[in-house]
Amino acid sequence: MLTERQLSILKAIVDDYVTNAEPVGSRTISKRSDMSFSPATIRNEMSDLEEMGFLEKPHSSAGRIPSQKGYRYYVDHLLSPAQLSVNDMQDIRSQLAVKFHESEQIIQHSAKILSQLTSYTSIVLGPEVFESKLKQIQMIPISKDKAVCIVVTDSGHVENQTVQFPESVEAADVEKVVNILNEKLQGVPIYQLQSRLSQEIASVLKQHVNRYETMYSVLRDVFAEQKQEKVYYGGKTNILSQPEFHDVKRVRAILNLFEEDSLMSRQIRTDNTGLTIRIGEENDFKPFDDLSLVTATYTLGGKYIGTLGILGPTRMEYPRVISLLDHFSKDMSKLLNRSSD
Amino acid sequence: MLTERQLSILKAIVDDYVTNAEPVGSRTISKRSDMSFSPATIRNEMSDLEEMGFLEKPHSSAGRIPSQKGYRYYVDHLLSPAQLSVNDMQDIRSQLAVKFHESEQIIQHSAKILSQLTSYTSIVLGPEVFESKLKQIQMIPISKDKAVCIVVTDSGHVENQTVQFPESVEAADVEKVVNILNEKLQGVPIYQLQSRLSQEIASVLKQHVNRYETMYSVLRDVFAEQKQEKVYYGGKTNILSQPEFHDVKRVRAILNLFEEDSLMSRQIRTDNTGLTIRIGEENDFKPFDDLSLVTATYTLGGKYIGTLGILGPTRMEYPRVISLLDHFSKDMSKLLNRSSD
DNA sequence: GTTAGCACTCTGATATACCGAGTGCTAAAT
DNA sequence: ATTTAGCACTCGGTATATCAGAGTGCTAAC
Repeated sequence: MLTERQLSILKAIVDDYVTNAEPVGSRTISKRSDMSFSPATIRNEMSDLEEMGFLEKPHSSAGRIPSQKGYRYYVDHLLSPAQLSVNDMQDIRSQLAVKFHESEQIIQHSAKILSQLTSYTSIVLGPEVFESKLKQIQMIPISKDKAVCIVVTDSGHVENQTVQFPESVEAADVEKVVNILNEKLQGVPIYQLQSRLSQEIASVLKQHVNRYETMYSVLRDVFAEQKQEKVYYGGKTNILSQPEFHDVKRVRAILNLFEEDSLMSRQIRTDNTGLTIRIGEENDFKPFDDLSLVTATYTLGGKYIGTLGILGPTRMEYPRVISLLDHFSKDMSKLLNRSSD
Repeated sequence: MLTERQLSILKAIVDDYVTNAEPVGSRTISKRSDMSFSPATIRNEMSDLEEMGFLEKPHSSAGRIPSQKGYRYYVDHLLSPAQLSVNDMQDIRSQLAVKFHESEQIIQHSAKILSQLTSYTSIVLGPEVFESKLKQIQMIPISKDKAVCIVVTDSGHVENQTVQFPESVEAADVEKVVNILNEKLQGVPIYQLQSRLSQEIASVLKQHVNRYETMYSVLRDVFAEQKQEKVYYGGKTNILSQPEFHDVKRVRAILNLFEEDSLMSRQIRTDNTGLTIRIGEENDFKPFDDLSLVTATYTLGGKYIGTLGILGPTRMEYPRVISLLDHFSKDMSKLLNRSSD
């Protein structure tokens, strides 16, 4: 169990290190106005804190820096109640006040806002197309043997794909197929489309349509494409301004990661709604071993839609990021709800 | 006028510097098998070449490196006829052989291939949506007051946007409007949509449709969105492996540039079709002052569609990049032509 | 329990010497 | 008249030594 004084020292060290990115020494802490002990006393306490695993020394005659455990304790027990500046709140509000034509745009823009506000990198997961339901399918011919197949979901999301038919397929048949699909598949979740196609629709098509196999394989391809989920980034390079990224090789590694959407999305996703903080190795992902990730979820009608994430050094401004994300995710949920009824 | 010997020395220096990224000295050149003069002789020639502006010295006791003018001369007069390896050609062919559902995918993928093949960064401009013509407009209702507006072009490109109607607008009216639009605007180039809307369509709508102003403003918004052109990147971080990018600040600057699609597209675009090489300051763009950009255009039915660009250090493997781009742009044009008839 | 004092440790900056690669010039060789 | 060997000179980069500053840990005094 930590004493009152140890708590305040730990907090002071984290706060100082977060802003200055340099090991903090006993004198520095002792000089703070809210600290009324001599450096020597502080040193003793620091030594104890180190023994307990909350602090570590880069080398024997430097100051201390928080360990992962130190950050974790700080986040769990010491966080000053978040004080979002009026300025920030107005900023968020006005940024979100711009009118958007698509919820996709809102989400995309939110990544930018978050990165600007925090000067870390933000990673935002869009709604899972996957879970939304089919509204309508259309085939629009654009040349003799080609058409654009458009899939619209109930959330207003649109996927499209150019398909090619052998000459032998007749326009009338295509139309018939589309009609059947719309009749049978409306309201079906996107992720079920494929299995439904093969189970129910295949046989129906067989009965009513010429060139059944061709149509079937085209459709299967279209549905196979409908799976990916969107990942948006804001301030990809913000993270480079952190002193821990002065090595170009690290830079490259992390930047390349950012191109791997599916990998990132797996990394960002959380099961529980609400706020999650993962510090360093808690991410369970080597490239993030000295990074922290704070995520919040946003909702529509109380249902999970997507995740907002902030990625920064473990030495992160947790209080600010947390309150920012908390506030922002709520504002965003509100906005989405308003624009969708 | 340069002597035969000076030419071969210049060529040797460029070739050497391109591969080793280090100033090359007289001894190094003299040792080459195709060079039969002593270092001293080479030194004299180098000194002359420097005086003429083709070479420069990083400092008095280093070797020489090519100046911008040196590279330019090399590119214009000394390039060994491009020798694309069979390996590369096969690589290109097999990579392009994957079947794509959309020409957009081909283009996107081509950026990846080019960056892999060159280990520089590739920047590819997609077809100008702008120039293609309207095929069809659709409104698909997804809730009481919302609909997805879908714009399909003759090139198979699809843009979509969620729009919101006041409750008072009736479904029948929306349908009527869509019919009018399709009748009047089919075949109209995208960039003309806005003006045609205000000139011809506005009055027609006024006559036939209730709530004319609302519909009009919604449509205006939709058409206003149809302007951007797509920029694809491959190997954004490849450029970081160049020794000239060991400074994180430069890295950030260039990487941030890559996020500014419209800026980049302006920078990459060329008027003339065919191959263009811009070396360093020839780019007329400060951030590219020590980079070279090689571009080629690809076509459909002989008409300009887009641009393939390779961005690397001025110390670039010009012969390889040039022949690669030349070959690739032709292959790609062929592919597009084949898949679009 | 707290703190002053002091020896000790380690980093980072600065100065110095030195090696190697390369040049430019002169004089000899071809 | 070229070409080349020889040599003094220049400069960057590395290695080494030195030093100041910041910090710790311990002991002894308060």
